[in-house]
This record gives sequence, structure tokens and C-alpha cells, in this order.
Amino acid sequence: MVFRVTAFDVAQRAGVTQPTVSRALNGSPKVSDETRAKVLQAAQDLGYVINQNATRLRRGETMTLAVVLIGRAGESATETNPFYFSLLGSVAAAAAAKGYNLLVSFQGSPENFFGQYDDARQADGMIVIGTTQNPEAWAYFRGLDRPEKAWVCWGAPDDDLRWVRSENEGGGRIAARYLLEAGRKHPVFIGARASQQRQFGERYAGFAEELQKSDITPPAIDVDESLSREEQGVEAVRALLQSGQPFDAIFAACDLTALGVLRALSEAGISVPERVSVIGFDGIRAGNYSSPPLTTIEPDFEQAGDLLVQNVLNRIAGEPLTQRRVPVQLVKRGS
Amino acid sequence: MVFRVTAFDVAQRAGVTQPTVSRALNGSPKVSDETRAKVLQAAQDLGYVINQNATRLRRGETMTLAVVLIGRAGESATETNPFYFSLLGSVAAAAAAKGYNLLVSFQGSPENFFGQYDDARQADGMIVIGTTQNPEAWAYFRGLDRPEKAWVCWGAPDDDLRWVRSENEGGGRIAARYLLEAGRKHPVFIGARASQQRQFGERYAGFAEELQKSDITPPAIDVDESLSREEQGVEAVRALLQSGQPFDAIFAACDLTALGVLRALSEAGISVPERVSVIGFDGIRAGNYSSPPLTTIEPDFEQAGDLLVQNVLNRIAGEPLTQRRVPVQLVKRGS
DNA sequence: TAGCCAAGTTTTAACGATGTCGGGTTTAAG
DNA sequence: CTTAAACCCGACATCGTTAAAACTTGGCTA
Repeated sequence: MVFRVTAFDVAQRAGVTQPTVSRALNGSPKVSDETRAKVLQAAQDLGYVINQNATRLRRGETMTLAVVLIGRAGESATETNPFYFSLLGSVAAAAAAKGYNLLVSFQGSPENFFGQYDDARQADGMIVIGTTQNPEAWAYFRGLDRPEKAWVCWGAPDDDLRWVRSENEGGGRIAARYLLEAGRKHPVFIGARASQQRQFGERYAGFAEELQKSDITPPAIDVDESLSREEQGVEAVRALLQSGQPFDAIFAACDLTALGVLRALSEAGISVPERVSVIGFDGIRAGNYSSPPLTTIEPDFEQAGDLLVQNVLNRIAGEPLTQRRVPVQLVKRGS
Repeated sequence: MVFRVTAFDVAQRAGVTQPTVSRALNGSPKVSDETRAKVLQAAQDLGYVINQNATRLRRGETMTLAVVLIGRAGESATETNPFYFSLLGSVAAAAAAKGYNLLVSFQGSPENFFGQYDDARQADGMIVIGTTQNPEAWAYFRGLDRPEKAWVCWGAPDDDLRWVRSENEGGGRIAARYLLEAGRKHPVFIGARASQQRQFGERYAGFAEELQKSDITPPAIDVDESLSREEQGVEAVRALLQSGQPFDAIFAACDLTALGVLRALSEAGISVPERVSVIGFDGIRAGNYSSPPLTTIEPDFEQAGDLLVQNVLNRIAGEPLTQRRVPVQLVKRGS
């Protein structure tokens, strides 16, 4: 067994009692500068590191947030969407800035999440990030609006959940203006608009609203939500081609779908962006490597992380959610 | 404050003492079936969930592993390489299977990692995943081979660190055979072979060894390690073209580099795979979306996670590392 | 000089679990 | 019928910290 230095050891060396060490190190005002200096010196000499478990037991808080990543049924979130990695990185940065640790889970049934993290006091709050393509996972969080439960989610299939989301309508409008400026006359939306994915509906709404100003009513190809996002793009393009309706631009509900769209168009011999413009939503890295590189609407990842963390901290403090919309911007690439 | 049920409450309801509750729930043989049933019933009635912090303080172990993700200096690991997301997902699955929680960090100086996680008893062991392009971060782990420190890393710039790696030489040989079978006569290796990235050197070694059997000595384009992996591919192709040496196949040290290679070749008007075959290493998702889709050597991610976790558990138990090589396989796509 | 206040400490008591020890019951052996 | 060995379970100590209460000082007021 390895020898560990406790606050008691520090106290002995500094010639004070152990609680004084605690107060000195925690910056309590009720300790003289002289004593504090002695304690700090002793702590440094001995290489003292606080035992977080003792603090947590005593204080009843963990300074830890749990992040639960939900992929499609039977699939890890890593396979479902690389977007989540960016989001996770941003959440990690925001949590670290606030002094919080991050516990992540890619596994387990949602029913157990609270037992494992919240009830067992492993985390003070919980951030849920996942695909709406896993409705069973979300079912649990629906109606879990009890005040003592501190959680916030990204996206969310329902408006009444505690979500943080992109400025989807604004993003849709940006996409519309971009396509109009590129001289497109027949834009089409592809995405699971009618599904549980509220964000997609919002994206379409902004898109349609903006185009309406130019007297264009963009058709929307609703897709089969049981397919992967990418396959959705492929299938939608096939359906679109078969329908025979004219189109010269596609706004895909998300980047993975847009990549599927690019593939399907390429296979059909339709050149992008010459004959058809394609724009996605999310700003995933793979969009850089497609041919042509994917133009997209990208949320401000840093703010996304900040808002998720800030809002869950609000919940922990018993306060309501504050800002919940993440601004987006157009990233022009080649499509 | 929210009411929480403790083992003491359960004990009262079951009509036993609190330590008996502990024994009953932990499956101690020293408790009668009858008593155990009473305790279990009481626990269920009250919705008892154990307080992990108390257990951890008492037991001195946390059942938690820390994962530290290291990106390029000033960059989050999420930006550096999407490969890490797959690895993280696999580690999470393996840890969950062993009953371990996962604490992740994308931040902080390596000097603080042990203080934060190991010394403060927030984690029993540590898994370091990161790019060799951040030498300062690795410097700390060098020489940190003290037996009481339980850590394992992916990749690693030095052979004497506690690493887990892909079957790099085997992968190099597979790449070589693949290119030979495709009828290629002038294969080239692109990658920071001479850098601190040991894995790249191994990939080249296997590649060269296998080609040697056909009396081919593949040239290697060593690249500037200060560039991103992708830029390395771009620059290497430019250098290659400028040198005027003939080539009809490229084995890139990693997928991001391969994607850079594809881009540079495309810009130079060289068709893939007609004039030049390209093969990468890592199996990142973005390789699916390039044009053409990237052929690559992919490690078995599940095993990668298992081995990282297993080896760090070995370290925790004071045992040596066991299997450390992750098998790889060829993923044929279009390049 | 008694009385009081404030500052700085020590004392004491948790937080919620686990492990050791020992005694009381029951069962089996003598 | 006694006695020893299992077998259970309760009492108590403990992990390392923080918070509240009690207690010293010294300085200042009345």
C-alpha cells in the first residue's frame, strides 16, 4: 500500500490542528496569514493532496457532471454521429473552466443513469447528448422534470424537455439566403422533419419562411427514421430523382445526411455544385473531406458547451434555464 | 435539500443494524438468507441507493478510470483526430463491462493529471490517449514508471512507456501485399517516420520488409511534424511531385494524412485509384466520405478498448502489462 | 478592574459506508 | 446433558474531510 499524506500529517508538521489545515487551504477568512503560510509550507513539503472522496462525502457535492451519450439502438454514439465528439470536447472545456470533472457514459439504460450518477452521488448534474433515433432512451427523460433532478440535454425530441439547441430557424434562413444568392430556384429540404427530431422541423421552418419571401415553397422529402442519417440522404435523393420534380439545391437536415446526398448525387452523375448545390447542418469534420467539401451551417461549439454546462449548473442551483440557443454560422466550402 | 435514504434508514426498517445492511447488500456469506431478504425488501421499499463517496472513502478505491485526451498544443483532441472518439467509445465500453466509471479530461497540464486523479483519489488508474505531436505533454509520462502509478497510454512516442498499440508492422505488411496485388510497382510511404511517433516507424518497417521480398525498396517521404496530419499529406504529395520520382501507390501513415494526400492528388489532377492507389491507417469515419472513399488498415477498436482497460487494471493490481498489440485488418474501399 | 468583543483556534461532531472483533444462538459431537 | 464449533449479527472503530460550537487570547470600552 502506498503512503498518502493526510491533512492530519500537515497539521502536525505545521503545529496546528487538522481542521485549521482545512480552513487554511480552503481560503477561509478565519485564519491568520501567519498560520496559513505555515500550513501551505507544510503541505508543500509533504506533497499533500486532498482526498476528494472525503470532501465529497462531507460536503455532499461532487463537483462532477455526468455526460451520457446516446447512440442509435445497439450502436455506440461514436458510430452514430461524430458531431457528438465536438460537442463532448466543448462540454469538457466548459466544465473544466468551471472547475467541474466530467464522467462519461456510452452505455447503460437511461433508467439507470440517475441511479448510477445522481442518486449514488457520483455527479451533481447530468448532460444528455444523443440521437433522437433512440426513442426508448428519451422516453425516460420525458416527465423527469422534478426540481431536484439536475439535467439538461442536447437536441431532445420534445419541446418540454430541458434542452439546449442550435439556432435552427436562423440557420435555416441562412441556408435559404445562401442558396438564393447562388441563383437557385428550386431548393429542396431533406430530413426527418415529421419525426421526433424537433431540430429538423425548426430548420425547415426557417428555411421555408425565408424562401417564402421570394415566393418559393420548398418541398420537403421526409425520410425513414429507421435508416442511418447517411442512408436517409441517399434514399431521399433516389426518391427525389424518381419523382421527377425539378431541383437545383438541397438543404439537408444534418451533415451526415448531406454526405449521403453527395454520394447519391455523385452516383447519379449529377455534378455538385454545378447542377445542384448542397448544404448541410452541424459542421462535422468529415464534411471537409468529401468531394466537393461540404458547405454547412455550423453551431458555435464553444458556446454549445458553455450553455449546456451553464444550464445544468443553473439546475443544480435550483434556478431556471437561461439562454438555450446556440448561434450558428455559414461555413462555405465547395458544395 | 433533497431527502436521501441511507443504509441506516434501511436498517431501521428491516429491524437490523446498519453494518448488517452493508453485509447483506454486498453479498457477504455471513448473513442469513432470511435477513438478506428483509434487507433487500426494505432497501427496495425505500428506494435506497448507496452513496459511492462513502464507500470510496472507506475502501480507498474509486472504481473509476481517468481518460486523458491530448491534442496538439493549443488544440482540443477533438480537433486533432477523430480517431480518438472511436477509441474513447471502445474504452468506455470496456470499462463499463468491468464495472468501472470513466472520468475524461481534454484539458489541463499533464503535470496535474496525477494530482487531480490519482493523488486526489478520484480514479484508480489512468489511460492516456493522444497525439505524439504534443511532446511537452508526453515528457511528463516519461520516467513515470513508478510501480504505484497505474497508467497506460495509446501510441506513445517511446518504447519504454506503458503503451498499447496497433499491430503496426503487420498492418504495414498487409498494405504492401494489397498494393502489390493491385499491380503497383512504385509504392511510396508518407509519414513522420523519424519523429517521435513510434507507430509510424513500425508501419513503415512492416511495409518495407514485405516489399523487399519483391525487391522493392519503398521510398519514404518524411514530413514536417509541426503541420497537422492532413497538411502533412498535402505537403508530402507536393514534395513528391516536385522530386519527379515515379510513383503509383501511396501508403500514408494515418488516415488524416491519407485524406490530405487524396486532396493534393485531386488538385494535381491525378486520378485515384486509376493512376495512384492510396491506403491509410486508422479507420476513421471521414474516410468513408472522401472521393474516392479511403481504403485503410483498421485496428479492432473493441480489442483496443479492452486491452487499454485490461492493462491499466493489471497495473492497479500491481501486475505487468499483458497483451499490448491490437490486431488490424484491411478495409477495402475505393482508393 | 470588570466586562465585552473580535479574531483565531481547538474541540467536537458529523458525512455514510466497511471491517474487525466478540458474544449469543443454534447445531453437531462426545 | 454438556461442550465445542459453526453461524449470525451487533458494537465499535475508522476512512479524511468540513462545519458548528466552544474556547482562548488580546485589546478596548465603561
